[in-house]
Amino acid sequence: MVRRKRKQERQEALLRALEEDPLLTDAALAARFGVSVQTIRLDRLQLGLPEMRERARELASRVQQIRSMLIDDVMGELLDLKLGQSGRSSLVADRSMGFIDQPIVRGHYIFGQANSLAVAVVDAEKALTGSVRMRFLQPVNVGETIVAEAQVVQRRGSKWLVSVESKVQDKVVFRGMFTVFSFANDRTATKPISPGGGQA
Amino acid sequence: MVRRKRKQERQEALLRALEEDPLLTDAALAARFGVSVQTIRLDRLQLGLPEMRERARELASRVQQIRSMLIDDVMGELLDLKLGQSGRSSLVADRSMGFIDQPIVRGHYIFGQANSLAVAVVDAEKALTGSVRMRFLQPVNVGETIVAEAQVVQRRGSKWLVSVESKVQDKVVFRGMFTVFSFANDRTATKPISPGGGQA
DNA sequence: AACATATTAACATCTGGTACTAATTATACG
DNA sequence: CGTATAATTAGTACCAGATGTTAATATGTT
Repeated sequence: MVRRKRKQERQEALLRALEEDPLLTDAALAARFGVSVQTIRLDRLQLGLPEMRERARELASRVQQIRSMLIDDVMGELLDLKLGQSGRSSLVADRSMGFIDQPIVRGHYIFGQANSLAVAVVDAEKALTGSVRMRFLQPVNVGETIVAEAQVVQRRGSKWLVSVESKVQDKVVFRGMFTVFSFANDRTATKPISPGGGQA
Repeated sequence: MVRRKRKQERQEALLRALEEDPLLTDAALAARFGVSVQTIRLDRLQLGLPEMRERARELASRVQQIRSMLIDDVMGELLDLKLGQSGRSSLVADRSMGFIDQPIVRGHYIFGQANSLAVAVVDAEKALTGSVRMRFLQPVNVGETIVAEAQVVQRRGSKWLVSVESKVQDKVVFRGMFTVFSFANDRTATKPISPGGGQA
């Protein structure tokens, strides 16, 4: 039964192929592996793989989750905001924010939350981060909730100094000092764009 | 022609419904709006909306882009890497990395690229960022390609100092100094986990 | 040769559509 | 009021990409 080997190989290749491109039809797969469509059907049956349209549907429903994650959760949920003074946000670290091989959250998510919050507390329509000094004090595990707290410590015209401290429970995991530049609709004072360029 | 209003209202509602759930079939929509399936077809025709299966396919192909963005592109493409010495990576800023209302790239993508690179150049199986001092010098626009260059400037046991400079064309947009702590398989030296905790 | 496994073929059926034609039902307006 | 026009519904033929079932045909093993 040499054929058994071929079949097994093909089925393994099939899994890899669909992982790479889940939108392949049975006909396309049949052509790729040089077998009949029926054979592919049997393979999918044995492997418990759903048909192409279901695979598309599964992915499609996932995109909605991801989209909302990208828009909202990267910066976390705003718990409290006193414009020009202070703010608080929470971020639930999900698997996708961790490394592939270990459940520790990537730093730029923690930074992203803190940075977004620092920019948000600045009382202006638009603001960009100039410089940052920060420390990652403790690793954060996937599944934990990070609460960031921002305080405006100083303001000179369009240049703001904002400190941010992030905690998981009572454990401080991140501390940073952000220099943020505001411009456009400043609401209280006005001054053109400031030195240092910037990036929110 | 009062009916014109009803039709228009229904078509607006239809757009909203599909935005909320793009996987609704014509039959489901017909039931929801109390009209025949044919009417829904005409509506889609007039509004230029594709059929459900295409909507699913569009979303599904987007998920792959997003997934690869999350895994690979957040850190950019590695152009060059001399372990323990230097590295270079490029990142194409896409729309999703910008603010909703303006085509300027969010800072944490720029930071994420630099941070990932700083961690990558450290000659260890695992490494976490301890502290960072950095400046965002110029805004980066969506569509631009950011090239980050990292240099190890110092090493004391498991504590590394890595400088990163990111450019768009010849314009320096970001500069940062990263303190990175390595642990596990250190390849050259060995030392237990260091002070300062950390987070990659 | 006998038998098991793998593969292919043939056919009916389903879903969610497209494309087109025809008939029916409002609605507005002179 | 009738009638032109718009909107809706119905009917038919067709398609892609499947499913499920049964049967025929390799291919391999003992």
